[in-house]
Amino acid sequence: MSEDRRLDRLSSMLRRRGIVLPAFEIYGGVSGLIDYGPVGASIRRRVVEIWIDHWLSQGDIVEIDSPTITPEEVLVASGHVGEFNDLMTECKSCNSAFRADHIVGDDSETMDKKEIDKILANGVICPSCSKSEWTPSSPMNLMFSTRLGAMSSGRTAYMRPETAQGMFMLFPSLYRHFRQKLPFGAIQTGKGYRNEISPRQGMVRLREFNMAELEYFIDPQNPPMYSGGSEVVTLIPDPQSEYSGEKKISFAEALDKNIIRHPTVAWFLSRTWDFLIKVGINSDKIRFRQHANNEMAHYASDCWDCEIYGEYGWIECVGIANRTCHDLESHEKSSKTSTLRAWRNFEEPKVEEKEKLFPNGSVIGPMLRADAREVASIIEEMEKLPEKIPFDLKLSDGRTITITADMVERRLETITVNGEWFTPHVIEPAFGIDRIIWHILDHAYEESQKEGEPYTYLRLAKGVSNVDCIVLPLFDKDGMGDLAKNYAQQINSIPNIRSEIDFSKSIGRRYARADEIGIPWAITVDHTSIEDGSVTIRRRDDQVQIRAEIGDLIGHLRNKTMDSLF
RNA sequence: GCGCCUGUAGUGAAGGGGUUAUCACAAGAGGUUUCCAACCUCUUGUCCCGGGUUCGAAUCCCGGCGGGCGCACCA
Repeated sequence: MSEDRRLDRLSSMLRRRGIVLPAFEIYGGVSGLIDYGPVGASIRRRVVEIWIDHWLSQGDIVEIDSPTITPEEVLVASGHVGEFNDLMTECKSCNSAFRADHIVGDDSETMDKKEIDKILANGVICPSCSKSEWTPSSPMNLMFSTRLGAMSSGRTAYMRPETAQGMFMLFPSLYRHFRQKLPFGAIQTGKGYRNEISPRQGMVRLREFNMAELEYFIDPQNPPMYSGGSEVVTLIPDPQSEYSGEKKISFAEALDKNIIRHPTVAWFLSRTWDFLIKVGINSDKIRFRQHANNEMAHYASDCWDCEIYGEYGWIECVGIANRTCHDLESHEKSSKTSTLRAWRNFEEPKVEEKEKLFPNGSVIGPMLRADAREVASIIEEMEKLPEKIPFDLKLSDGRTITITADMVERRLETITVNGEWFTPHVIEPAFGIDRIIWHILDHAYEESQKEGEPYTYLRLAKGVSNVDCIVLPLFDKDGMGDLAKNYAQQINSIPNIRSEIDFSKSIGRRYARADEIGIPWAITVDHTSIEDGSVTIRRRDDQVQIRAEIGDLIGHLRNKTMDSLF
């Protein structure tokens, strides 16, 4: 089978079998929007469920769910509004696009559109073709905006460009849930939205996409170290570092050599690898690429992309970043709260002895009346004690009051400080679910031959296929059809195990249809089944068939031990 | 967004200013068949959308939308 048109054949199959299709096709379709069809939607859900289970099983991670509509302030604080509103201009001569503020030589990002257009018109030279014919600058807003509330009183909001902000919003609740102890994490899966200028490559660059993100909050002074990560993987370290060039190395060793700069990041790289293998990504087609300093977001300190190889080349499918305290800090600042922090106990409490003045209320009160409150608070907050008493004290309105010895008491105070507040750091693994599903399909799609005819398999990992097994009556007569329905129903009553039934056409064709969409097990009901309740079980991957009692089959399906029958 | 290519049943293709648009596979109904895309009969279903040229447009032209590739963009 020729390789050159494989992408076309795979895409055709995905449409034909209802896995992934262009959305709104009867109205001409919309670029960057896709449907998961009757088969694909189940595959997508199962991949997401495996992802959720993968993280929840760790024990210190919980799931949350927050709105996709996000008020503007949140995304101003996160930096998305600024980043997504860059003015762009294009050279009419060579069609190169540039950030308008950069091309006019202003890095302050304070110029407005009028100023920039004026400078552009005054002969700024295009760096790529040396001419000077610019289009008027226009904002490149990659977020979908909307309004909350009707008419002009509404509040500007955006469809979220990432799910991460939801976890930051819920930090106070998470902190309480975890009994004020770090580390802990929160995951969220759901839709994200970016109004891409030019969506391309099928399901790789979408305008509405499925994301799955984890925010893992840690104490930067005490970063969690986990063991593991011994499998040898492909790493491409920062090309500007001393480790440039592709490396075959384990995560553990890479951490040891400081190629991976943070122990928790190393752990999540390893857990990401585990997940990808679990859902059926080919291990030879995974690599981890470290961002160079100039590629990283300004706040991140160690950033890795997990790239997967497929029909479109190496595609970034997971980003793992140490976002440090950036997000929590900037939300704390913008929202004027002080709830986005964690408490850290000192190993030893710090004990400080300090001389302090205490106001003597029974003297000050009757004497100063209305001024007593202010005077008392000034005295209590004095960092530096006056050298002698009496002394003069200045009030906020400029008057001066003389404080005499009977008005205050000088005492030695012992202050014990048990710990301090700090802003946790956050390690963020962010998964592009659609891109991962694309590569699952790409890697599973196998074009082979059967008796000289082209034959295709989708060798999906167990648990990823839309159903777990298909029940096939050899013929729809002599009660085989009814028996098959009965068995399919019994199988469907097992939690999280699904079966389908197919009566149409010859048995060989039905096996082929099941193979094409990756159903791992085919259960055939034949004449013997009617006599003794046994069925044949065919394994997709090698077409080996065995016979088993329906009761045994159900037990093995429930325990996910089907392979032990063979 | 720009440039080049492109759009015909579910899928892949053929054709094309003039009767009812063709083929294969797939799908549905029935028959046959004791386990791997078999066979027979019947059936369903297509010219991306809009405008123009024309007596007549699915065909030619223009625009839009969608797709592919390249350039640019990708927090």
